[in-house]
Amino acid sequence: MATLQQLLHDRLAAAFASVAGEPVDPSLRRSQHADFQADAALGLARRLRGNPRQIAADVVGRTRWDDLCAAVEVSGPGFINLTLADDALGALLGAANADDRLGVPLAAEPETVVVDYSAPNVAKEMHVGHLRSTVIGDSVVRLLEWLGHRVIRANHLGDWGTPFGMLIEHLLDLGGAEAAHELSLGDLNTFYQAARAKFDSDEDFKTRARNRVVALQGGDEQTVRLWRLLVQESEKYFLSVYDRLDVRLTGADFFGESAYNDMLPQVLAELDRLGLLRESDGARVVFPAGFTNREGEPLPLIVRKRDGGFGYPATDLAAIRHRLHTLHATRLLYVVGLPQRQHFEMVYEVAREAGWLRPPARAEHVGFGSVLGPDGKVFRTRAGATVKLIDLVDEAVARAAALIEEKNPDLDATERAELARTVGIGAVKYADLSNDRTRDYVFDWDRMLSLEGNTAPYLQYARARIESIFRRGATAPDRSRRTVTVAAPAEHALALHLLAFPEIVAETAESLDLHQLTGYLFRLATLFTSFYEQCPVLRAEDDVRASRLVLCDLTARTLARGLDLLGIGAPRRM
RNA sequence: GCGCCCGUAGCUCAGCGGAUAGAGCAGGGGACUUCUAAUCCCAAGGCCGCAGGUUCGAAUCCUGCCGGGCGCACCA
Repeated sequence: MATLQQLLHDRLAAAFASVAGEPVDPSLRRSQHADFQADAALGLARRLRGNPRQIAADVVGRTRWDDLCAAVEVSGPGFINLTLADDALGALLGAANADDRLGVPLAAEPETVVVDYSAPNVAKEMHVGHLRSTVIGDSVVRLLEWLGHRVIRANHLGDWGTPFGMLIEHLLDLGGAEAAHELSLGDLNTFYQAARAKFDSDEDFKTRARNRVVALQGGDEQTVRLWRLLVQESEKYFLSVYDRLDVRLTGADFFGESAYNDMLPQVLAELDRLGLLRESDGARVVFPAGFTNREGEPLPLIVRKRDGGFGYPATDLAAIRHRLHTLHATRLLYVVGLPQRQHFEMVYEVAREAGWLRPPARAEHVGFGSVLGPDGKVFRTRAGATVKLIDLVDEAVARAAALIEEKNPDLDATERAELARTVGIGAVKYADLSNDRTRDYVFDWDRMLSLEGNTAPYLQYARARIESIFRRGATAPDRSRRTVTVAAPAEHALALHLLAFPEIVAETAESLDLHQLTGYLFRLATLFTSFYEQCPVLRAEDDVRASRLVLCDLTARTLARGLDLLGIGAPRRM
């Protein structure tokens, strides 16, 4: 099923090609002066040594338009303005109505995509820093899965490294039962900080911790058992947070750093065999091309530390190799904060130099900025501590509950509680996703939970109002209806926007800029409410009523689908 | 010092080669006996950090400044 934009594009491209004698990108875009505009005549004018207006006129005259457009005019210095015919919009809406996927095609060539995201650390609390990675990663996963790709969720759990010496010793000090209790309560900060404090102040403890790391790395049975306990309890806790956040990560998605331990020596050996490995200050490193340090000298990626241990660069190399060679992924996504950009660029470069990362496979750092508090600094509690992710979720739900109580006291307690969850969590996720990923954003409860403006509740409310129309009319959506009458300006504008959904989804899947999708949905909701104010649905008659019901249904489905791709629920009543 | 990101309306942000730069919030003015007013409509609000350059055309691309954030070998 061709999209509206494709139909226009193809026809314009053919007309331009026949005028220019070569392929031309018609440069088609939405316009303020008409529904669409094509700007290619301006750029073509010099090459053809012609007048841009004349070229545009030739293009327009070269093909028929009346089946798609109500008006096609040359305007200004040579823009081609296209106004869609209501009949054409109606027919396309009819096709979308009959399609479960709202006109969005499955990927022609499904890929295997690994999405690396969330990545909390064992025995450490999840905090706002994990919010963006988790929320953005979850949306990326939903989007790519819906498009038919094979998506592997890789939760790169921090479950290995030197801190485990002190954590295990602290666990022993506490006793297994008490430790498990503390951890299962999600009181990870207390646990970690207590261990840290002893490590810093108690020489004896420090020595035990160091020995314990050696025992762990050596595979000492008792130590490994204790380590597993820590990992298991933490995973349980993380899963409860994911559940509260309504995120799709499961226990099967934990791919901890330790999972790559056995591969590290192989990675080292292979890099050596490929001649990429260098000895530097006792460490075994690779110098990827194009990176320099403070002094302008080549910057190394340390594969094996001077002390013989492997650090996170080694793990990342093992992971990228595994994802390419064993999982056969062609798209590797790393949803990790922007400060780690250079590190990942270095890992990718090494992977390219080693011949592991080759087209069509590519790796993308899906970087993101920080969450800031009202003061413009990194978001913290008033006391200056990092904000626990679970506390954030709880507060969002509590605030949403208060709001719902105030706005709609008629709902019964059960529905209200469920709604508070959907609205509260949706607000937090949407506030995150609606900002440009690469920029910092200011966390503001009042704004994200407002029913006005570009917020989740506003979109959810639009959806709920539509459902209310069907309830009030005691009628169900007619998905078999293939023709829709479009007449009023508000209907025309809404129709045009509904038909742009496939393009937006495709662009978002490519750029992974989720705010493109949120912007689209917000615009859809405003166009709908405008239509809602101007065009009575249930009181209209026959064909108009039926057509408007299809517009309502398509809008509701698009909103619900779009929100679902963002990991946000769309209640039928609120 | 080098590298990456960012300076757009009072505030929070879109736009990243095309016509008069758009939203939302806040502030101003209107609209509810009518499908959820948790809404809508109207008006107002801008040396797009500064200076050059490329282009038929620059907020958008290039260069240089100014201002802010982050990163730059054995913590992840």
